[in-house]
Amino acid sequence: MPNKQSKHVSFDLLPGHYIRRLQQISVAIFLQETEGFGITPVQFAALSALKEFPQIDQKTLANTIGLDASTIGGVIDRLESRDLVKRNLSEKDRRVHVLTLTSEGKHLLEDINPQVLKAQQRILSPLKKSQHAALIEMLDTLVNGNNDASRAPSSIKTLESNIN
Amino acid sequence: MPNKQSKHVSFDLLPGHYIRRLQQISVAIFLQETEGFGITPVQFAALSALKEFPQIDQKTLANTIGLDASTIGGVIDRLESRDLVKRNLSEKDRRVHVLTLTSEGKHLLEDINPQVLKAQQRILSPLKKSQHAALIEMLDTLVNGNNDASRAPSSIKTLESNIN
DNA sequence: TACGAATAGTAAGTATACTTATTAAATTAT
DNA sequence: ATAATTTAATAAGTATACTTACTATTCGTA
Repeated sequence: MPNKQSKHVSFDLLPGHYIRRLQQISVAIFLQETEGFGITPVQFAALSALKEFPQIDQKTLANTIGLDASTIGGVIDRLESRDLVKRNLSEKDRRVHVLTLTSEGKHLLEDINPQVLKAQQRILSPLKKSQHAALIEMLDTLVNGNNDASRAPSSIKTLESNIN
Repeated sequence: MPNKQSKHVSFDLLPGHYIRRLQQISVAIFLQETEGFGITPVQFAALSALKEFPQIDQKTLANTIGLDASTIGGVIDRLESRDLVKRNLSEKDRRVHVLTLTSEGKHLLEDINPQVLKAQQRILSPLKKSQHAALIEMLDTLVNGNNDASRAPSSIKTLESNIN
């Protein structure tokens, strides 16, 4: 007969705690490896998404990288003030701000790319190489499986369609 | 011959992006399941650590739950204003603020526990039951293996010493 | 076509989470 | 024992990340 009484599990063994700690570590490593570029992980995601999907609006960008509509504004502010991104009013719909990657933005993406990859390798480095794919797949399952829980990107593409 | 040219990998397939998204989702699910308690994941971790290690100071608590010394102050402020925690000057060392869990704090921990466990289950629910342990172990490896990269808890205990 | 609903973006408020700088107290070294 | 160093906590500044509320514009419909 299973024990219905909910036992106290030490907080530091809960998935949520590991996830929070791993996010802190992931950001720290990203910032270390890309030092000098002055770019945050979110800003990198915004620039990358803008390269992949040029001329999208703020709302679409927010959905693409998994950000709240109210958060993306500040991110774009900071990128715009550094001339990495331009923000223009759409003529079709004057509510919409169309975003464009500047050539500075494009160059920064080129230059920072090796460092970003180095950071990703460093994050995974405590695992055996053979475990990397399994981890990524589980993370993908967790993120896409809990799509509804957060401001999830509407999953423009699936892992399978891109990994191959 | 391996390709030395660093290729551009789509940002949304990078571990860092998954980790950031998973942290957003994890927090959202925690807040949904514990709605009404008005407690954040970090506040829950602080209360839990204080229950496990009573009478510790802010610095030790920060290390235990993996927070910066400058971040813990605000967390304690909010818990103190709700009478969940008390902050007292140590008599041995007047720089130190000794923290105590109040009975309200203890009761809240008791009451919130089933909801926290439910949240953790929900986070993992997209995975097969058989994958849960593997994920936790990989997260543990990543967090502890990258100990130096962040304000890591000095790993008071290891996974092995507690899971059994 | 006018009016109510929906949408894009912003603003204000809260909560992590970091950095650097400062203050006060304790420890170490000379 | 005094000076220099270290340490605990706070403060100010920046950047996610959320909520709710608001403005402006567009869309749907009666």
